[in-house]
Amino acid sequence: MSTKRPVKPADAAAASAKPRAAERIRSMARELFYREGIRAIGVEEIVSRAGVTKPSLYRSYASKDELAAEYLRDYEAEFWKRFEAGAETHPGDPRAQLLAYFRGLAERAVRPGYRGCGLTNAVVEYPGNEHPARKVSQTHKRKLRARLVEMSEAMGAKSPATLADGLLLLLEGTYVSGQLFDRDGPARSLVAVAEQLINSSTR
Amino acid sequence: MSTKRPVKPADAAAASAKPRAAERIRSMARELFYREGIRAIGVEEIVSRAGVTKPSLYRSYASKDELAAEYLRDYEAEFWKRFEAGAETHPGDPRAQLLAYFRGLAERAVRPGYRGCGLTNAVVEYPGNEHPARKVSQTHKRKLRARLVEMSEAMGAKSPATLADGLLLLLEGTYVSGQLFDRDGPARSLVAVAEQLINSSTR
DNA sequence: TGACGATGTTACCGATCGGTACGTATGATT
DNA sequence: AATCATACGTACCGATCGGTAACATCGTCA
Repeated sequence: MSTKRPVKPADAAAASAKPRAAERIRSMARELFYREGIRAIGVEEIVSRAGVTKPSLYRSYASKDELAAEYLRDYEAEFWKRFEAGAETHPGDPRAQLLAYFRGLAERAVRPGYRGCGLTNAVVEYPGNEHPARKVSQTHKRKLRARLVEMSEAMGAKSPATLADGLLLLLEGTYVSGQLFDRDGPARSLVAVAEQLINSSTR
Repeated sequence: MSTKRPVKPADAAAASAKPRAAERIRSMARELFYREGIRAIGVEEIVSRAGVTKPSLYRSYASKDELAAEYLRDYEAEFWKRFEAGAETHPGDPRAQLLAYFRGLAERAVRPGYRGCGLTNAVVEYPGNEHPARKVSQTHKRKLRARLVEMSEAMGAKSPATLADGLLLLLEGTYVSGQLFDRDGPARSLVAVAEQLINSSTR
């Protein structure tokens, strides 16, 4: 089975691991879709800036919509990595874990050019329920909500569902407010408000 | 001076007040831009569904972007009407005024097909700082934030700026969450969380 | 070496985008 | 009746949209 594949993957450990066209497209789509929005970016711009051409895109992705969905799957993976990063630095302390993410988010959200959450933005861009990107986003947000309920329970909330909802509203509000205000936006108060909410929700 | 103008405006009090092409375009643009998004709607669809043609649009509006900005100005006017509606039913009680709006919003936000705030959505659709619609939105949000600080002061908040930021984050979070979740979304907890936040912020 | 599958290219498709040149109907004024 | 500005429609523009057919090139294995 080791000889079944070409040699390239074998020496991927070497420094010669060249990026495939599909991967270049994928990473360029990720960057452009996030920064400019999915509707704003044409496939031609993606492939040209990736140094390839359109057929290379359509060999690996069924359509632009599917590429957008793929971008969101990548985005989601990165989100969870960031979100769960606090679990290592604050083991067994869900409150500290959550606030660690909130702190990082508040910092990013007041920086100029902040673009919020790619998954949330995609849903705003595509109101209809048909788009594949929408399903990725909605599934993710349900997962996030469930995770917040877990953490609220672990924090000893009187009403975990309500606290989780409140935290989620603050999160989404921060994502979008970061795009509405240049600096000194309401995101600067995120951590203080979240702490206040958690404190008055836990016994 | 009564003979200076044509007779039509004079009998506007009568039932024959016909809508101008510009007004039909304006109202159709408002509906379509809000429900489907600005980028998703072409000018052809607007004018055809308004029963007019494109030149009629460009006679009254310099460009699609300007029409979008006009739509947002209309949207903002309606927003303030809704937002300040509580001032009449609860005079001198900023807390009740605010919560009245929150209650109405929470109700709308969990209804299927909810599309959030048109002003917020426009900023997500146009990340670049060049679009005229963006300026309308950003100006409005700054005004809203200032109004929330006023009301927070009137409620006797220990830190009016922080409370206002928290309330704004909850608002924006509700606008966008309403699009992310079908029903039973986090917006259902909006009023409870807002009350909790206000209670723990006022002396 | 010869065949093959994967990957790349050039050149093109119909549809739709935002926007406009130009002719026409209307309706009040002189 | 002649006039003239306003308001509207027909028909079209070049550009760009997402997507594809057909051909060239490469590395791999029989």
